[in-house]
This record gives sequence, structure tokens and C-alpha cells, in this order.
Amino acid sequence: MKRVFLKDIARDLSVSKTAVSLVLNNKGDENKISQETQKRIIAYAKKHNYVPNQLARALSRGKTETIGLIIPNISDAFYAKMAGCVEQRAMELGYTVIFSSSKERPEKETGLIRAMLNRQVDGLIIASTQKNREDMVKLQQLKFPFVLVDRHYPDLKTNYVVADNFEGTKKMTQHLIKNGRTRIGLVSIESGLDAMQQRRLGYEHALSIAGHKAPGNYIKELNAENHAQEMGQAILDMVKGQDSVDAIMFTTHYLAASGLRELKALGVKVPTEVAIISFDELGAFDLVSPPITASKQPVELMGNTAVELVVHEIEKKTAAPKGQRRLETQLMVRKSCGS
Amino acid sequence: MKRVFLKDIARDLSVSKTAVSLVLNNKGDENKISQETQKRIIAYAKKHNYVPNQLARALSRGKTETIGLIIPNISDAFYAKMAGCVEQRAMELGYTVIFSSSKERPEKETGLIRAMLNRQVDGLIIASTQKNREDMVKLQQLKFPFVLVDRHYPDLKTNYVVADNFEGTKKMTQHLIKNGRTRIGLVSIESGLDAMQQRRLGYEHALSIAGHKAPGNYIKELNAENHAQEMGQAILDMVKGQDSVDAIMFTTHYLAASGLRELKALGVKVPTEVAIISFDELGAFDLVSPPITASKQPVELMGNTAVELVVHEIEKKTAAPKGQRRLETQLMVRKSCGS
DNA sequence: ATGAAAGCGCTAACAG
DNA sequence: CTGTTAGCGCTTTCAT
Repeated sequence: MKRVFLKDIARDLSVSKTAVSLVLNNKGDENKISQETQKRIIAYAKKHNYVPNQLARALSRGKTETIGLIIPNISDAFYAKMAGCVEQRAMELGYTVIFSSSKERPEKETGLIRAMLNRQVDGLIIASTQKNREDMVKLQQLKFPFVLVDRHYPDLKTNYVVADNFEGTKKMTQHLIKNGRTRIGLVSIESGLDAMQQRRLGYEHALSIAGHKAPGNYIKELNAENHAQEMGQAILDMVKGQDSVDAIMFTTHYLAASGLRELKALGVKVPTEVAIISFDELGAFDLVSPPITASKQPVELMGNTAVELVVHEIEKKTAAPKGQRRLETQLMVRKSCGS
Repeated sequence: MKRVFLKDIARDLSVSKTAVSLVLNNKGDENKISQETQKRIIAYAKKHNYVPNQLARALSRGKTETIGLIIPNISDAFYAKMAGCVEQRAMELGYTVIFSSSKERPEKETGLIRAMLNRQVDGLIIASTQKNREDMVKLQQLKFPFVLVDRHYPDLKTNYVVADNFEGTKKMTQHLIKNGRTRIGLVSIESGLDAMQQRRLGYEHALSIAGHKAPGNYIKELNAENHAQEMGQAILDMVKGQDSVDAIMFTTHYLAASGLRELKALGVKVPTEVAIISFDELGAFDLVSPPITASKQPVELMGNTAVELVVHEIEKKTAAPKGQRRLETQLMVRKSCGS
């Protein structure tokens, strides 16, 4: 079984390559090629299992119908979900997606952007490390279609789709307060991520309008690389001593998971002694003991919207209106806050 | 900022395209191009931010340095993890990976294989729906490099990397027996998947050598599409009545999760009344109440091995030594089996 | 040591 | 209605 090419089928059927190409691209009718010929061509192609070479096609047309997705880590539940949605929506719109993980490393991200560009992707969706401002600017200068997702550069005027982090943690904090907690701690990741900033701000804002304050030891920002190691100490700091918390908010699902692990190890009762709440959730949060109250991000909507925005820009159906979306999160109330 | 091409730099430097191409591919020395010229070319390329067009390159060389990964669903924790490992290892070996989800649908899988072939991937890694025997045969006939992962066709002589499902559930069952359980039920998925068959066989084998038997109502095979809906009834069947189980083994992580959900809803005490154990696990299984004892699959090793096998086959066009690996699972003993 | 030229497989004007 | 032709951007003999 050997591969057959356009020219083979043209030769064997004594028609021109053009005819074959046209017919196989469903442009037979509009170019008025006889039904007869079309049938023969299609039949032959099917019979010999003709598979067009996309490389050649793309090279010739200057379009790959591919969009690149750059995320921090495909193994993370959140990004995996997102990748799934992106893939799905892209396929519906006739695009293939190729992805790569930046592993939260700016240089790697730079490399990936470059790699994707030279693979001629038509557009890019990036959940950036947010330490690559320059690359973004470069993309803008190239007028290359791209949209930032989950994380964006607040001072850059690009397309983006993010969750409303500020409102999210604000609501979460208020939920805690409504449940009678007043000494609310925060465990976050130390990073320049705007998302993390916003989450912290939302928390602080809610606290301040409620007239509460957070002493210094209430806010922990762990190192991104080894938060798992630092978690024990952070939790200990918060729950021991006179200035102890009665609630802890975690800014990501994995922090919540590891925080709970530590809390259990220390024998702290959740939620009676300390309530916990998580921004973003894991599939099993409802099974955990106690089931964890969490803010759910609209991953699917984020993914879909991102795809739609790039595709829109790629196809420039119109003068691309900069798409900047801030999506609402949803509070899933379970048991870890005491109600 | 406009893109610069090979010919541009050749023109501007008054050298030939050949020279530029050679130098930029690090073949300058072996083709004895003067250091002088090389320096100029490299400097110019860097200065103008030259990015080679991979499409053209690949078309010309007949090699894309890309491997395709087809999995049931990127949103599933197991496959997401796997994709991450595959990506990582592939990159180390100089390959890019493009993935797509078959959504467990054979026709979709067929389409994806085709799509990847026409994108000229150099090789394929497939976690097949196992309902596409023909496609696999076709790939073999084409002598196209591919390796099956997680799921394989037992009657086909292909490369594959799978977990030792049989041994896995056998060990799990024995663990249950060692913990004093004798009336052990099984909840699995109704499907032609060899992996599921093996898991069931391992369970039955262990049971039989221990002299136990499983009455009809002890084995539930739920519909793949709506196992979540069927779970309630299945569990009820197993735990109520005189012929009730004292342990349940779930053949996948999501079954274990939803089974536990139902068990809790019914107020059944785990593990005192019923022990549970899961084949494959979720990141949060240690936080669940009770922490779930589970068999862990060597995802990373599976992913890495798969990549190594395809790459080997891609690069050694020689008579490829069929790589067939059956990897051991590891029992993570936690609390759900009563010890 | 360097360059000319012939493709890789397909698309798309442009002629007939 | 169909065929000719000229690329797309890069690699790679084969001369020089």
C-alpha cells in the first residue's frame, strides 16, 4: 500500500492536477467541473486512500489552520480541562491545536512562542508566565493574532479572557464572614501573577469593608517552586499562638489540598476550629473530608471564548474589536466553612 | 518589523541561499564555509530575527519532527498526566507533540489518525478506543511508526506500553482478602477494553485461588456513557439484601470517586461496613474521607517509554524490534480497606 | 569554499 | 470546463 499523490491521480485519470485539487477541495461545482469527472476523481481518491499533504497545502496557501496553545502545565487539572475545551471548540471551528507547557519558565515560554511561530500557527492562545511582556509586545507589533487566557498583562492592550479573581475572593471572604469568621488568613503563591494579586486584593477589600483586619502572620505567600515544603510552617504559624486564625483562604486548588493535608496532620478540626475555602477546585473536592467550599472558574467558557477570539482575529471577519473578558466565578458551598 | 527569509539574507549578504541554509543548520563547518562568512550570516540572522519556516523545511526534508498523540480525553487526570510526560520526553528528544482527543469514539479516532497522517507526523502514540483494529492494521501495512499506550490490541503484534492490569487487580484483591474481606464486589465499565477485561480477570483469579466466589450481583459493569447515573443502583444492589458485599473494587479512579459518593449518600460506613479500593488514583485520594487505597499506574514511565519507542522506530528505519511493555502498578495503601 | 538548480506536494491565477 | 504555469520557503545534490 503506497501513498498516492495528486499528480498520480491526475495522471491515472488523465485530467489536470488543478481539476483534482479543485474537486477534492469541494470547489468542483463552483468551478463548473463536470459531475462525471468529479465522481471519477472522488472515487479514485477514496479507493486509493488519498491523503493530502497538509504541509504542502499550508505552505502553498500560507495558512495552517492551526492554533497554538501555551500553558504552564498540561498535567495540572485546571489547564488540562482548559486544553480539552480549547481543543473541542477549535475543532468545531475547523482548527487543530498544538500545545506546549512552559513549566512556568519565561525563557521556555519565549522559546515556545518562537517555535510555534515558525511552525506557522495561525494564532496563539497563551496562559503566560506573565514575565514575558516583551514577547507580547513583539506579537502585537507583528500584528499576530493571539489572546491571553487565565493570566494577562494588565498594562497591555491585548485580547484576554480571565476569571474575575478580585470579585471571586471578595465573595469568598464575605462568605466566610457571613459564617461568623473574623480572623481570616490567606495562603497564596509568591509570584508576579496578576491573578494572584487580584485574589489577594479581593480578600483584603472584603476584609476592610467589613471592618476586619489581617495581622501580618495572616498572609502567607509561598514560594512557587516548593510551596509543598513551606506549607507546613505556614499553617503552623497561622493556627498556633494567640493570634491564630479561624479561617484560611487558599488561592489555588493545590494549595487548598496541601493545606488541608497539613491541617489534618496537625490535628486541627476543619471547619470547627478553622474553616477553609479554596479559589478554584479539584474534581474530588466534594469527596474530601470535609467537602471543600470553593470558587469554581468557568473553564469551559474561558476556553471557548479564547478560541473564538483568536479565530475571529485570524479570520478578521471584521476589524477585530479587542476582546477583553473578565468572567465570573461561582461559589460552590460545601462543608468546609461550617455551613 | 517584517519577516525576513532565507533569500533575503542571501541577497543582502551577497552569498547563496545554500550557504545561508548550511550555516544556519550548523553544517557550515562540515561544508567548509569560511568562518568569516558564517559569522556574518549568523549575525545577520540574529539581528533580523530570522525564523525559518518549518513547513517549508519539513516539506523539503520529508520529516516534521512531530509526533501525534491520540488519547480518549485530555481532560481526564490520567491522560493529562500522560500527555504531560509525553510532551516532556518528546521535547527532550527533539520532537514536538500534537494531540487530540478521540472522546472514546472510534470514528473520531479514525479521523484523527488520518488527520495526523496528513499533517505528516513522523510517528503516532495512541491510547486507542480499541474498536479500531482496522486502522491499526492499516498503519502496520504502511509501516508507519506507532505505539499503543494504556490500551492495546492483544491479538495484534504492535509496539505497546500498558500497565499490568491483571497483576494489579490481583494484588488489590489479595490485599482486600488479607484484610479479612471475603465478599468482594467489582464495579467496572462495560466496554471491549482489554484493560478492563484484564482487571476483571485479575480480580476473579485472586478470588478463585483464595477459594472465594462472587455471586452474580457482585459484578457490575456500568455503561461507559452514563456510569454516573447507573452507579447509585449498582451500589444499592451490592450493599443491600442478604447477599451484600463487604468490599468493593473499582476499576477506575472516576468510578471509585462516584462510588464513594453514592456510598456516602446511602450512609454506608467505609471501611467498617464496606471497604473500597481503586485501580488508578486521583491526586486527592489521600485527602478523601476515608483516604482511598489504590493502585497507582506508572504514568510517567508509560509516557516516557512510549515516546522512546516511537522515536526509536522513527529514527531506525531498520527492522524495528517490537517493543512490548507491561508495567507494574503500585499499591498505595491508605485507609479505605480497613488498615 | 560557494552557487545554481531541481525539487518537496499542493494551490491558484490565468489562459485557453 | 480544463490545463499550464508559477510559486510557497527551504534543502540538497552536483557543478564550479
